[in-house]
Amino acid sequence: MDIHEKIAGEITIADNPGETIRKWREEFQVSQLELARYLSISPSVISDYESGRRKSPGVLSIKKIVTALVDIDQKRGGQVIRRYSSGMPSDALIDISDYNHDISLERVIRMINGTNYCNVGLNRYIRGYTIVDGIKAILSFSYSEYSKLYGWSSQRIIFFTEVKMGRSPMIAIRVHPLKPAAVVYIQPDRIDELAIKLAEIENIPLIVTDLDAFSISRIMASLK
Amino acid sequence: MDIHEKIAGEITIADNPGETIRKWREEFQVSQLELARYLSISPSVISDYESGRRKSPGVLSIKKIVTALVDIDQKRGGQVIRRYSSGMPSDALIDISDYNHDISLERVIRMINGTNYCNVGLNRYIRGYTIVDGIKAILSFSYSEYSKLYGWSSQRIIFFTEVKMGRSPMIAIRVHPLKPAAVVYIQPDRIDELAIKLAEIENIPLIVTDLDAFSISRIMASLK
DNA sequence: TAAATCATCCGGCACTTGACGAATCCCTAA
DNA sequence: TTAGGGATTCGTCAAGTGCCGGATGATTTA
Repeated sequence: MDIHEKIAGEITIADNPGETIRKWREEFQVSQLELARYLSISPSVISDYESGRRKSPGVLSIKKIVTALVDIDQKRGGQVIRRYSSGMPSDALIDISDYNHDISLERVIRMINGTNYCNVGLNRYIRGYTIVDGIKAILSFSYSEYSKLYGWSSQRIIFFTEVKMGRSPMIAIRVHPLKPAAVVYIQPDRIDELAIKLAEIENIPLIVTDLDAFSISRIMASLK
Repeated sequence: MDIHEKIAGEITIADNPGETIRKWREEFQVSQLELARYLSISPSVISDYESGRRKSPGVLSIKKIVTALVDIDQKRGGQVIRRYSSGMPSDALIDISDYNHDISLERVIRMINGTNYCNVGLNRYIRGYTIVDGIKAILSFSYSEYSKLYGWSSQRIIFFTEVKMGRSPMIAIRVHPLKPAAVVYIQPDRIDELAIKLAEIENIPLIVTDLDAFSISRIMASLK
């Protein structure tokens, strides 16, 4: 969801649009003066809006104001915006690629020397893979960025590194609308019961491997 | 996120608000005539809006139209709405309610005898609360059901019971698009570093209380 | 103490919205 | 083929937006 639309929606539906404009202006820490200057209009106009002198401002006015607030924030470094949609750092994403044909999951498991930990059938096919640093991902991805883990097909296998108990990655998957065809933990410390339970609920094989991320990246790429 | 705000936001920010109004009216399968009758205005008015004769309709007009569309849908059984906000509660959901006024977070924290665990400002307001069993929720909720946690306002405080390290609930929040105004752990075993870090990234106060879920339910209800 | 900054209030004016109703057109079901 | 639902276009006009500039006041900063 775009931040502009979110703010505009709140203003439009509010019982008192003016007060809501003010709320957001203050949230962005922009003075009436600064906002007015940015829009090349008189500060009194802003005050009139916020005080409610205009009961039903037009959508163009709202759009201008919202856009200006977001723009100003961005020029300052995007302090406020980032809370709603953070930038995409990609050192969390180690490798991602798609195949243009199906690959048997069982074959992949054999190649990476994996062990299945839960009671879910392995007779399925994948069309892509993602290798991701579990901790960095959870720390740096915003909601929408999780979708990027899925590339072109959600019919894929996701590898997680830096796994402690193995709960976090499965919870992320549980809560997210897109589900992978299989999950692999790369050299985890241990496997928690809840992780296995979640995998079974989602009907996703939970696999563990002793190989390192780099080797796996090479193996998976070789399957193209 | 309220569906009214979502639609209104889209209309307000769109390059062509009229077309966007039309898109939603058609999405709701309401004819111009029906909409006009519901609002006791002439159908030509709707057409004028949609055709773009009015380039910057006022927020009141938008609000009326959006509200009418949602109302009409609801009277028909809420076919369309349900696609955006669906889900069944279960025994995981202990209590949920909304206020029709802002309540200071600091006041709530005082009343539940809470301690803030992370470096995030407490100067904010809430409009509702949710008390949920952390383990049961993660085991029984499907993706869309997580939205149910947010009731009518995402500007709310969420209480989790059955917390071990406190990582899982924060991860669920991190991965989900809707974010609460504050999170409270009810009698957690302990608080993991990662949980605090995540709370700080999301700019969500992470609070701990020693009271039990039942007492909290009573206290929060008393604030109405 | 003077000078900015920040915000409010208000009279005024050009222009637009918000709404009407009548005319017109395209379908489709009786 | 005729009626009616659905949609569009347009002339019209009261009411309201959008914006100005100037006056006023409260705080902060020089």
